[in-house]
Amino acid sequence: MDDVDRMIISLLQEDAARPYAALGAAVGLSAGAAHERVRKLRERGLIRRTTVDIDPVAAGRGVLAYVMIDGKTWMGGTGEALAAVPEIEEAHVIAGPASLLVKVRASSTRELQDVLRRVFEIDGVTGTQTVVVLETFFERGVHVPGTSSDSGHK
Amino acid sequence: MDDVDRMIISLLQEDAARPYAALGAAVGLSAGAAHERVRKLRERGLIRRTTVDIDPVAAGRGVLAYVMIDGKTWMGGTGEALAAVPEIEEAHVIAGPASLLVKVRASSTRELQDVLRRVFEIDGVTGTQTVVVLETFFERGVHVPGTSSDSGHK
DNA sequence: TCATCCTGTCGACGTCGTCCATTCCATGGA
DNA sequence: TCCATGGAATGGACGACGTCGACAGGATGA
Repeated sequence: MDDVDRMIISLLQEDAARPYAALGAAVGLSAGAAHERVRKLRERGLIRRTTVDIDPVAAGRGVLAYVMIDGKTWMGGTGEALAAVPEIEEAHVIAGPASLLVKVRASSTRELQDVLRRVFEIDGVTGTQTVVVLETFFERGVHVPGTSSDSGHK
Repeated sequence: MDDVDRMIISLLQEDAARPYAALGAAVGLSAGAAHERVRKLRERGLIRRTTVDIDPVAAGRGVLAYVMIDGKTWMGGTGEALAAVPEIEEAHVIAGPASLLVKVRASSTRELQDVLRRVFEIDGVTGTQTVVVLETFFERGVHVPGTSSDSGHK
């Protein structure tokens, strides 16, 4: 995991369809060497997969909200129950004012309400607190430490 | 934007490196037709770009937190000031107990503390409230309405 | 000094993306 | 009903690209 690997990841985050020849040229390597680097990054699990970035608004998911969920006892199936709701994009266990935090993307406030109803139907849920997003400044990929403009922290 | 387009998006979200021939076969189309569909989805802005999914833990970003930020006056440059902090992955204006909500990924709690310090240095910030994530159930892409397991809501 | 391993370069083959002409189907007008 | 029009899919041909193998260079350790 050196600087070249970090540059490769950064470049692939921008455009994963880039030809290996161009990718190699950008980091001072041949196409074959770039290919080998990427193969190993996949092997190590650093690169999970290549995917497409979808515009939520164009896809009809213009309403974004974060929902903090209170509950008493979490049974094993809570994660699966949340995953069964397609509008829920992320689900985390948190330390703080609530027990869970989920990210919800809905097509309307009406649908958001419906998602909340489905969340309430999950065993153990006693309450929710919803934070509606008015405007999104940016949403970007994971930043890999060591890539440009880092203050040198470890 | 029909069912075929939705299936294509769903398939590409799983694996964008899939050959057009395979993609077409999966939705009952030829390679050329699949290519044309994808081209138009890009043209319409529905597919923003193809990128790689990075494992945050493997990348040395094992600590995830959401930070709610309080402030009085937001000048135009607030979004840029937040974007300048590479550890901040998302930044939103919210309606609720605070003014802004940002998603932070750090390598350690020590670095998280440093990120909070940098947030405080931004003009107008008067306070923060941090929610640390203990465990992540899942993080997935935008779900496109109409794709499988939808209860038929609009 | 030599052996070994890792990593990169180069080249060749096969696959895949890309483009174009053609055909098919749905739609609307006279 | 017939014809005109536009959108979309098919199939094929060309060229670019991914993929793999053999070989070379450099670093490490005995």
